[in-house]
Amino acid sequence: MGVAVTKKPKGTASRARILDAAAALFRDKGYAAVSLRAIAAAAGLQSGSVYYHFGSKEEIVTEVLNLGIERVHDQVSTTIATLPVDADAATLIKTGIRNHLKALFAFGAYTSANVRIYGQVPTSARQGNLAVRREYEGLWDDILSRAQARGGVQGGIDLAAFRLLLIGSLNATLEWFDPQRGRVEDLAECYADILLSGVLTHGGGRQ
Amino acid sequence: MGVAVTKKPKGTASRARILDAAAALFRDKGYAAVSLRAIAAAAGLQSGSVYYHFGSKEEIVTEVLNLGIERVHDQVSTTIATLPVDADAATLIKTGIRNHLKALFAFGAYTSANVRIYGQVPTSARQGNLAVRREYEGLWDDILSRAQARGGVQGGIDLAAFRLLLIGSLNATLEWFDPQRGRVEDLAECYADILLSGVLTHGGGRQ
DNA sequence: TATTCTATCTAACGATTGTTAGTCTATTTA
DNA sequence: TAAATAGACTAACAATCGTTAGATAGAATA
Repeated sequence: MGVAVTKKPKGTASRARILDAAAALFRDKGYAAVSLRAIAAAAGLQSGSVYYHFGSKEEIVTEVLNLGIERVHDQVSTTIATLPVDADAATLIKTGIRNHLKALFAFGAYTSANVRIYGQVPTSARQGNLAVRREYEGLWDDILSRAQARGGVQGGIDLAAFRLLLIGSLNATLEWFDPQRGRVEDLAECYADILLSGVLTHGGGRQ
Repeated sequence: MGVAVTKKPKGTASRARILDAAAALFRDKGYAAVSLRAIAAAAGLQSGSVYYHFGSKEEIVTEVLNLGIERVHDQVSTTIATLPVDADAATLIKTGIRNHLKALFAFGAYTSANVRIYGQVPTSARQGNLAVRREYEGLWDDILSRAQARGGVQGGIDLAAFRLLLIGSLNATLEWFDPQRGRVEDLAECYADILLSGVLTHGGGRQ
């Protein structure tokens, strides 16, 4: 048996290929428009073989949805954790924005599949994604309230609304930004500037 | 022939019911998941009758997509036009935000169908929607460059990026905001405040 | 009144859907 | 070596899909 090599059962690779193929197809065509035969073909299998790894189409999409959020969650929470405990509000929020966007485009198929098809998936799949979603929202609520506690965020801001605005605008970049044509870091810098300081001159506008 | 009464051919009402039903179903389930039989049933017809009014499912979705944008365009351009010529940057942008959101929720089925299914619709339907989309983007570019010309917007702001951030975040409200539980005007005020002035204290953060 | 048009219906077409059952082969375990 | 398991295949199922053809009833027109 020699050294402790991690086993790689052959089926594990197929399972991953099925998920990758499903994520990309769901992102491009929506949930219902993608047949199991199309997923199987893209993964290099026959349609029947998919059922060895997953019990149903719903089971596949549920896993795709969860992976899409979990990977962003991990990237954001990991990088936030490396910040010094006394990091200021701008640093906290900027780090969150940069790493949300990084993960969005690094795991593009899963994340944009999630953003695009969540509203059109069978109820059970949506419910299977709820817990993961809420956890990620909670992560951002922590980041934002920590930023506000450090005094860097205006008192009048509705943090829940800001979180929705923030994540909504970041996720919408999936519809137009091409990471091959521009750096994600630059996009993050630009978005963070606008969201943190607004676009008006003379630092005013609020009564 | 008496007074000039606008004719109401019976089929016109059916056509409108088909579009209304299709918009609501597309918004809820996506494009491919909605069958013509479901659209017909929701409109009170048999499936074959739909083909008297539309040549194909693609033709229906193309019209739904276009109506979704045209109605927002009309609302925004009309209200912007009523502003005094020397309106300041904050007023211009705030008016645009408020009326984009108003139209979004007033024509909910069409607008959220557009936001949700645009990426998953057959190529020809997407192309049939391109011109209308570009026109609406142009309207916002006019609003923003007019605001910047009046000196109210920071010079360093990338107006195209700001437009994308803005419209992206506004459209994302369709996924969570319920106009029955809160006033759209309040939502608009909240979003405009954040987008115009940012969330940081001491008007700083930008180098 | 005779004819045409409008708007709908019914019934069916071939294609495709998610899923299942049964079979085969290669690998692992006993 | 014998038995069991993992992983894939083929073939078929009932259901549903978008679409079409033809029939039908009432309204408008001549």
